[in-house]
Amino acid sequence: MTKPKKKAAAAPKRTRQPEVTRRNILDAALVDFAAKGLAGARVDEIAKRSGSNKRMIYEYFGNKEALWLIVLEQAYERMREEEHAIDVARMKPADGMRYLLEFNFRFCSRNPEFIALLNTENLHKAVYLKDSKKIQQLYTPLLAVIRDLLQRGEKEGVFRKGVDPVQLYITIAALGWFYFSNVHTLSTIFGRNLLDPRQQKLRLDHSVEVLLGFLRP
Amino acid sequence: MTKPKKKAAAAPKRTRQPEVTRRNILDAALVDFAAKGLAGARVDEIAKRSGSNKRMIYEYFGNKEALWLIVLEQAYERMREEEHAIDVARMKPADGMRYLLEFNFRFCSRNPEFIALLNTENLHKAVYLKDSKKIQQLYTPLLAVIRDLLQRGEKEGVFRKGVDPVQLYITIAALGWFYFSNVHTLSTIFGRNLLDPRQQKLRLDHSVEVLLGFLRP
Amino acid sequence: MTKPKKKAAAAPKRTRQPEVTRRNILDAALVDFAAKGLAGARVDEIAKRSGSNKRMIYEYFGNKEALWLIVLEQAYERMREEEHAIDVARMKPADGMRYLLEFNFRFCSRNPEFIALLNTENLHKAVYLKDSKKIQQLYTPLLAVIRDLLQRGEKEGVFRKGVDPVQLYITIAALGWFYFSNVHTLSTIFGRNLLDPRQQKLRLDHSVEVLLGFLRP
Amino acid sequence: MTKPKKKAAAAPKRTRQPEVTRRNILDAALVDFAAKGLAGARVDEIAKRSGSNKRMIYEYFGNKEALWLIVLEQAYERMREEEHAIDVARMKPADGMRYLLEFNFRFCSRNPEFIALLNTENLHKAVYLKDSKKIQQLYTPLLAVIRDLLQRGEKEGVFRKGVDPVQLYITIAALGWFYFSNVHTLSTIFGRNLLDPRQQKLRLDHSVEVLLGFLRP
DNA sequence: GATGAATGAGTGTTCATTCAT
DNA sequence: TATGAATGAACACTCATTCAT
Repeated sequence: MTKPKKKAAAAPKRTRQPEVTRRNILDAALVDFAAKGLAGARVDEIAKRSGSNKRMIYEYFGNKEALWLIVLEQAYERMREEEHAIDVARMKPADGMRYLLEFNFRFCSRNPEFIALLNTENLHKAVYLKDSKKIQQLYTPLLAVIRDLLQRGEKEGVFRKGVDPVQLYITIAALGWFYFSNVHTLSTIFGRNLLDPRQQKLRLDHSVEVLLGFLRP
Repeated sequence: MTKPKKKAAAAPKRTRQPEVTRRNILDAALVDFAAKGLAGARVDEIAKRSGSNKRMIYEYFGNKEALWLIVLEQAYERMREEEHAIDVARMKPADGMRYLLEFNFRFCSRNPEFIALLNTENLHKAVYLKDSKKIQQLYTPLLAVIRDLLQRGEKEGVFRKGVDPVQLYITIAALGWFYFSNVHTLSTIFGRNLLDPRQQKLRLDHSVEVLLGFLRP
Repeated sequence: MTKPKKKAAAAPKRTRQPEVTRRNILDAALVDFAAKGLAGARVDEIAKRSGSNKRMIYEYFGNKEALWLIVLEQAYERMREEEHAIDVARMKPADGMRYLLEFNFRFCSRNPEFIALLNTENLHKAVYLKDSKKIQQLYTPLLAVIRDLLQRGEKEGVFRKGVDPVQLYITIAALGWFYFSNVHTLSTIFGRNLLDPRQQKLRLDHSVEVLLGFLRP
Repeated sequence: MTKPKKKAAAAPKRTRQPEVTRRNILDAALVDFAAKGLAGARVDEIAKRSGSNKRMIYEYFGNKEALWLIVLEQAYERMREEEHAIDVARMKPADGMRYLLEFNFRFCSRNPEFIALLNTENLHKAVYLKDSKKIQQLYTPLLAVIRDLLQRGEKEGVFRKGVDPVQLYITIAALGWFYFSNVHTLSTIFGRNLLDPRQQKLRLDHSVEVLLGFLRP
């Protein structure tokens, strides 16, 4: 008759799996930060969602803002990983450009948390990102790809000359990003649900036309 | 003459000018909401910044969220007013398009609060804007202008055919918006200050080229 | 064309009838104090209900607590006036007793605000009432009536001897008061609506029986 | 060793005893609710009096109104427990009745908080009590006892017939309750301190006489 | 490593009261 | 006399963070 207190037979929750706990916290934090922003997210809720407890958050990450930075960095890394999967080098220039645009567009569509995260970080003037050491080199490979496509396109006479790769990168990103970043206000204003797949298709087709139409010699 | 106990020399602040007080609160709220978002802004700080006091905020606006909506609506209205200032209808099609793009670009540049506001509202899935009655018709005149420019451009043979006005509006907005919306993260990543006027000039020139390059027949 | 400002043709609300305004405030205050107690009632709501404005409350009564005292005094006075209407002196002793009990019972039934007011004042240990100068003499006439009835009843041999008039007064009051004072908790506990007229009839009949049954020699 | 910045010598209060903390909060709440009512009591003061802090009140009870209900329920339960302490079933009918009356009278005398609580709850029309699940059955045993006493008294020929147990319970309660519930206003009006033990004795004796005098056949 | 109780500084909101017109 | 804008202290409630076990 050893006094059973509560839930004697329940699975002992003390997992003692640091990595799992850490991972769960990060996943939960991504959800809440993306949904509510840095100021709006609650440590309590993140702890509950993670299945762990608040103390662990402070054990592993120090405080809320530090957790924010890690979540942000991981989101960037994940995007970079997906981006690396692309092999544009062997495509024809126009196909490569179209592919980059589509990739960006679809990434925005599938990863609204990423957009929410970055918008919030920009609200804070990127003060957290500036402390990050890993971010800076993230865009280098992508820029190299664009530069290569532009050069080949010029040589083949299918692209106009004198296009700046950085500006073009920003344009490619902008065409998809703005749509998804502002999808709720735009949907409200225009009175249609822009998240509807058909609406997305229209937008993507138009974006491709803009990009390739511009690049014509 | 044992006079008042507290703040003997305090400025006699009781201005008794409802409209001024209201205006001051809205101005202060715009600043704080833009800087910190809805969740991050503090009613206390807004009150202090407005030169009035918290009670007045609740007297005039009801609560923080209602204040947010009014600030948001006013920001939209202000943009629309500025936009209307010039008569695009009489311009040549290409000039008109360039003007719309430039206006949008410069408005984003000069009104970072507007961007912050809309990004935050999108974080909240536009739930506040959906309650607004004035917003929907705000964009109707702008779309009419774009439609008119497109038609005239087609007729004159300087624009391609079959361009959708709504998509084009989104593209015009996107080219400037994304740059300023993400200016802090982009500056961090690319290692240059994109708010620098020369950088802005580069971006604007490129954007105009993209727009007009795309519109060529 | 004398600048009309707002509601030019609206009836000029400025009644300039001090007594009416005062009366309205007191009526409104009675309602709110009885419904919410002293702490729960809101000066704002009283002002609105009175059709006047907050400033007038302070003009006429000084502050919330002073208003409370006046409302309380007026409630007592009103009860006293009703009580004076009774002419028990010529009734037979038993009829007189029954009449007093019924009067008290019905007064409690018809004036729940009075009960609410007194209970709240007792919560405050009657600190406000102690400051009142008019209250003390209120019960003298009633006690005289009871004393007279008791004496006549004894002489006629229909009442027992040695009954203390003050105790009997308290008993008479208690039989009706407790029922109505606790009517909501009692209704909840006993699962029946004690405010129902039939239930009130049962209670009154029982109370009369208790009183007269006790007074039997 | 630059150690803690604040409160170096503060007592290490973190007792970490949930049940004790909970108990302390309830005790403190009883005091303040009874003294000031629901609207008048302050969460801050309850927290301070409890030796704990505000956060714990919300952790354990949710909000002020939920705390109110628990305090109310516990007061009811405590009364019932005391009442059960003596076995009335074996007493002679008259002794049993006298005991019930005396118990109620003394309970009111010793527990003015209970009276204050119930009066406040009645001010709120018992909306909180209605949500309670435990209250209804609290009075069943008491009514059974009264019914039993009445029947035995009738059989033995010492009580009158046809007395309703519920009405009699209300009468028993009323005789003591009204006196203590209105003790402050009555003391003010009659100009004597009714809390004085001698005055209480007079009242109790009279009440017993009323009850038993009425019950005579 | 893990848990959940404990804390104090806030955070949105409301209140009684006063002042300018 | 009457109005309603203005004020600051308070109020119920919440939060990020820390401590005891």
